[in-house]
Amino acid sequence: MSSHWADINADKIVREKGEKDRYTCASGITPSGTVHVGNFREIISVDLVVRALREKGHEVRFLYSWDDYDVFRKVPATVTDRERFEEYLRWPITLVPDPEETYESFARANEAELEGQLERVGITPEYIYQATQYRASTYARGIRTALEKRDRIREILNRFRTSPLPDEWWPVSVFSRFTNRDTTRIVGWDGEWGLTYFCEESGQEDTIDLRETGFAKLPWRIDWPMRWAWEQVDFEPAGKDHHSEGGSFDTARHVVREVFDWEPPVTFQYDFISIKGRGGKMSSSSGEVISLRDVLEVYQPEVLRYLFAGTRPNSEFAISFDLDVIKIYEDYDKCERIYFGQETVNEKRAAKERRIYELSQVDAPPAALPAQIPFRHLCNLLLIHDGTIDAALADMPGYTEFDDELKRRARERAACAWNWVQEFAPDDFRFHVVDPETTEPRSLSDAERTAVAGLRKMLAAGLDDRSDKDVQNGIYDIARDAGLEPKDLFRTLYLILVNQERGPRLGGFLKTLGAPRVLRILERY
RNA sequence: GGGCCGUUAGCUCAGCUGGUAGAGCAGCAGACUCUUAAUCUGCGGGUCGAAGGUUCGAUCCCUUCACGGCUCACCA
Repeated sequence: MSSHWADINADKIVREKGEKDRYTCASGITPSGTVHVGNFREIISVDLVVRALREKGHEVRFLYSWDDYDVFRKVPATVTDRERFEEYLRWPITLVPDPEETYESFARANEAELEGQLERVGITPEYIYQATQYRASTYARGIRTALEKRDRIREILNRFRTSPLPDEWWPVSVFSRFTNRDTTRIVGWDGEWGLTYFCEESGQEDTIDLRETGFAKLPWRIDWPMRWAWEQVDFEPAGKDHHSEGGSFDTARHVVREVFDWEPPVTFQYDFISIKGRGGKMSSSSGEVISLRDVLEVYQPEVLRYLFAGTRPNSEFAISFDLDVIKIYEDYDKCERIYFGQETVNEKRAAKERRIYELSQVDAPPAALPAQIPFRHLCNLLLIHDGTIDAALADMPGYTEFDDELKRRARERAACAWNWVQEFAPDDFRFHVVDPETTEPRSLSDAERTAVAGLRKMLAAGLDDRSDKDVQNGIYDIARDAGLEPKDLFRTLYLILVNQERGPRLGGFLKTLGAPRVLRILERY
């Protein structure tokens, strides 16, 4: 039995909710801007628990709610035509146009972006669009229940408020038929389906039938528990902001029991994640959010999942874009070797790593240990080939025998490596092989020229049947014969080859470059 | 003011349902005629924040306290 947190939570759901034909796990967010990786933690947490439940043989409904009937409160920083968009403030975001004009609405643009990225990491929930639900009057009964239990709801919320809600407070808001805005005031309710509101901008009064128009919407703290009951949600985690006493999850759990007659879902609290090694904030209000797409530029889907599967939800962690990236890829590869029994650790650790590896896969785990291409090595290969992925991979021993899936993964990793090298690697990590056509030769001392001649001689004999170490040692001999300090010769050679004082370990580097290419550079000395 | 979470080797942290603590980095010693945060080998007795309690036995459970962080009470 696995002690992974996803399995523990799956067991907990079954224990607390009893044996059911189907369990409903839910997640969701308001698409009022680019969805950032912080929000991703919630959905992947649910995905992992859903997988655990399914693997235990349970049927699971995995819901993702887009709260696209929420109000457009603030024009996002990324919008250039601000004046035009200020017109839409207080509208439901589902009616606000897409600033890029690609999708039918601002909400849809944000939704489509995330949905596409989620698919890449193997997360395919059933999406529910709350604007569609509300506007189809799906929740008429739920809204009426809230109206009927208005006093009770107010009393629940007041338990946690510093200043109590006024007597004229209603547990519902209305988008005006005349302006689309929620700048309205409820003025009456007929005790059944008729709700009357006053539109403050147009000064008009209007009565709607909850069963026929979708203008009415429950505020968040009531909407959430109403939908728990409607969708019969068994599990939904939430961020720590919601989980404090008096926070929205807490009031929702009271409301769902006392008003909607449903038990609150099993839950856990997940902590926030931060970003290390690059600029950009996590809040959606500033334009500079780090999205799932941004993270996937540097992390393969499996490695990204590994990051979350390997970390307990209630601990904070940072997604790194700095040199940690190399370490994380190495850790992932190690985890993979442990899964395939190629590296031995104690059984307890092995069991844990195996489970993490399974949960990290987008699809089923490979049948056998895939050829691993160390991230750092891949970076060097790409640098040698100026970022040409095909050329870099062709230098990998055995690459031509890879099957299609292996090739696909290798290319994916190479793309991440190249993105990382270009965007985030430290400057001294990068190098550029000199092009003899366009670069003037350096001036050398006599001893250096002798050494270069010696190296040419070695290269002319071919490198293919020499080991990295052998080539490396050859350079020492050359240095000694030329009367140079090896250290100085190394520096000189790097200057000649990559125009920097340092570079990749020379033995392997020369072999990877290939004798002909190196000779073309050395020929001029 | 309420709630939640931390406090474990110099640093970063594992230790998930109690049996007297582990890993990475740093450090030290040795090897490598070198250079990717260089590589290899060896070296880890730290009152597990403090004090009580439960237990045959607690880093892991309970209580209290100290320090640190987050969060709620406006909206989602």
